[in-house]
Amino acid sequence: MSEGYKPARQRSTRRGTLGTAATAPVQGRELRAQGRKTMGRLLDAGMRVFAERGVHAARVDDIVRAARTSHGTFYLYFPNKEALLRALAVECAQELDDLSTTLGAVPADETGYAELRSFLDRFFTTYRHYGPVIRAWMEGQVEDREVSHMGVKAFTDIATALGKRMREAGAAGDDATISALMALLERFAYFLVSRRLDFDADDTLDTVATVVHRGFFAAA
Amino acid sequence: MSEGYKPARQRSTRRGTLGTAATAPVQGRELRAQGRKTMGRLLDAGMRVFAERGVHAARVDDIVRAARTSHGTFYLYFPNKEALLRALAVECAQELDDLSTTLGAVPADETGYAELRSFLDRFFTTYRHYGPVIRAWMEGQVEDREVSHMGVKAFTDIATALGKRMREAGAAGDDATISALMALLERFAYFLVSRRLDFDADDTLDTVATVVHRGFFAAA
Amino acid sequence: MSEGYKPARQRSTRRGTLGTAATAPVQGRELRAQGRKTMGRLLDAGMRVFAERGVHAARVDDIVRAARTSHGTFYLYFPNKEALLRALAVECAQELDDLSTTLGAVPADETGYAELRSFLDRFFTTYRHYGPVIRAWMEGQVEDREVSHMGVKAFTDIATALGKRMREAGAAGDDATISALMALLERFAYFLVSRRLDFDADDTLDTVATVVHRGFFAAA
Amino acid sequence: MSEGYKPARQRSTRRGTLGTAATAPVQGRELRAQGRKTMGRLLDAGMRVFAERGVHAARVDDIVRAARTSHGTFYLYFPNKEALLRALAVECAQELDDLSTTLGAVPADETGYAELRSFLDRFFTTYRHYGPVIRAWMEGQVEDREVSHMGVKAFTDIATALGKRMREAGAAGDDATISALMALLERFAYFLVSRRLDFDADDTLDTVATVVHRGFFAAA
DNA sequence: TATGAATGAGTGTTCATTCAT
DNA sequence: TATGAATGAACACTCATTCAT
Repeated sequence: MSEGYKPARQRSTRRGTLGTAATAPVQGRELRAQGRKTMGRLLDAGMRVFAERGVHAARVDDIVRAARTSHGTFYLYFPNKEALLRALAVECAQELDDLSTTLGAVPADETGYAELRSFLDRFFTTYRHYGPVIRAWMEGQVEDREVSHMGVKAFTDIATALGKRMREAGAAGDDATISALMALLERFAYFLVSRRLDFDADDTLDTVATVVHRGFFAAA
Repeated sequence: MSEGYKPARQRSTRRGTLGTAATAPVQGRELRAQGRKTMGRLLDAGMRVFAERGVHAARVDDIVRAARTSHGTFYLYFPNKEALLRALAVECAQELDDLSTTLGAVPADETGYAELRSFLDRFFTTYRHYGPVIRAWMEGQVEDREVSHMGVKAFTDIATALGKRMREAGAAGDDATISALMALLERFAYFLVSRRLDFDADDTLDTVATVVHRGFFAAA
Repeated sequence: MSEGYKPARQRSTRRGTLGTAATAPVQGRELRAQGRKTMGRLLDAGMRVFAERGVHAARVDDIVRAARTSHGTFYLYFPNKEALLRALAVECAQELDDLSTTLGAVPADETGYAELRSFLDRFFTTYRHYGPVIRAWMEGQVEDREVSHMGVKAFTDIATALGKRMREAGAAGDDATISALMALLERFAYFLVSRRLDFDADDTLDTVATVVHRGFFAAA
Repeated sequence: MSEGYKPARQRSTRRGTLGTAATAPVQGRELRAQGRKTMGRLLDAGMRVFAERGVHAARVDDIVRAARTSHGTFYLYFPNKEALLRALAVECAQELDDLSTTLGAVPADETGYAELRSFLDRFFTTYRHYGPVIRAWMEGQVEDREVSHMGVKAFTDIATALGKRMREAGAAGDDATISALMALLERFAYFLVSRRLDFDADDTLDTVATVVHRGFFAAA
């Protein structure tokens, strides 16, 4: 695991795109260089503050302080606090959607193990970046209908991909099993990221991959 | 699994004890019959409101309304909102401590499966009652040092018990594995209780027990 | 004009009734003596501040200061600022409805003049008390649908009563004429109350009554 | 009444003058062609937005959007929002001053009626264009001393002209009577313009002229 | 023991005005 | 001359906690 769960480097490609398209500022006006920079600062600051304080406890004041800007500026880019979460959720959902397509077959042998391990690595990496958003989804803290639905869809997609690979491998792959796996993945990622656990990253990944491979993908 | 995850009946024995001892009202004075009744109503109301709204979103107003009493009365029994959570946490921690002692050996055969299944049943039942408290612990929503620590201890005890039985069964039972199992159990219980999943209870229990037995307790 | 446009004495009868019935506090809970007193203070303060600053420019802060209470208390009695206006509007609408029933026949002779004069006196007195509410209606500053409608109804009732008496007296009493009269009455009352004019009250009333009698009630 | 209360065509002559003289931009410098054009756009936009939203509720943002320019530009031409109102008030006051000189004698016969009717027509036309400014004056929404005074003067001039003609016609023409007439005119114009009334324009004018002629200009 | 009432610090949001380019 | 961006004071409203009876 060369990359591990270290803070994801800014995938500026995505931000660059979504910052102007999916999450355009209030009146839908176009942003120039400076504006895009500020919006980026706000999105990053939002992610950081959400991570530290949690989505619910995060204060607009915390966010603008973290972004080294003012209240007024915040509302220049987002109509309200929820909208910032929404913007981040859009990014995250896209990332998870991409992720769900990357899972190859997971046979019982070593190659299956490797495939799974690599997938888990990617999942944890995404979680390290978008953890607060994913948690908000999981913990039912998202009021916004649309945003909530995006979360359901993103997770359903991953669950579907995992289920398909389970059944290919001869395992049951029923809904309850898949849910249990999703539960394990999401919460374990949270443990890792919140540093409740401070295991060696590579070893931990080995262990989890082993357990999941054996418990969820073994033929009935 | 005759009982399933249905609402646990009030284990009033515990409440009676804790109401006067561990979570004595503000002035530390002994409670008479009426006082004990009011305190019970507040604890029950707290649990209900925490379950409905979540610990964070729960308002003192919601709680006193649910307990059919007044703000003034609430603060006669608890110095602040946190203290109510603490009182419930004490109950919950005790319940989980009890639980951790009930796990027998989990061999690879059918008897191990049965033991595990029965343990999971008990765990989910406890979760159905104390879910909000456990979630508050897990989701890092507990500010209070002491309360937070109680959660850690309760979960460590269960983890230790599980780890011991894993190693007895010849499995690795290392910390990462145990954490993954705890993650699975807690979050899956949350899914169940919050009705994000609506599977048949018995079947679900079978499935999870199977997965866990195979994935976590199998000899290396 | 014995009574004149002096500050209306508190018609506490009405307040007593409406304070608890039509304009019940937030959760609809019953008010005790102290609560009713506070609500009364808020309603009076609201009226005063609306009069001084205008409905739009009135700050909750001004109102609670005038009522010698706190922000929190205000929101204990009204869900928002608009609701205070609504409560006052209910009172005012009732007063105007009553007023509209008190206009007797207005023949061409002295008795008609006296009837009209007495009605105008009552109208100006009401305006002195509820001026801000009436202005808010007239100046289209009321966002609330329902409140706005109450204003329309109250004024339509008065207009209808006036029109009926005009036609009885042999005057046209068409809609445009009635509207012109309502315009005159409302704005002139505003002039009087806002002390843009500082005429002798009795003389002024004589003059207006004469003009209206001659201009609007004379046979075609 | 050939013209009625339809939107007044831009009397650009006036605008041209005032744009450079009375309401010079912040720095007091002369405006070139482009500058005059921008200022004109701002004045027109101001009038439009004031009419739509009301002076109080009008936002600088609305105005610059309507003028298809930017915040920065606005403050290049006006030191603050109030100054825009002031500039419009200067135009309006001039218009009303002109108006006050156009009222000829109003005898009791048909010619007096015609004179009055024609004057009312002109007044309502002016109101259609400058209604928001006049309302701001009337409703005491103007903070600025000087602007407020301009309003008083403009209305006093008209009132004086009306009073003079009343007395010539043998009517009392005292201050209270004149005020009542001004009240009627202003508010009725507002009703008309704000489309609270939607009468046929010509008929309405006939009616009001009749009422006013009979009520205010008849010999005592 | 109980309660309705009161409080005020804290939070999200708006908008006139200023700044940098 | 023009503009997009930034600012922060002001305001409505919430809610844990305290008070008076």
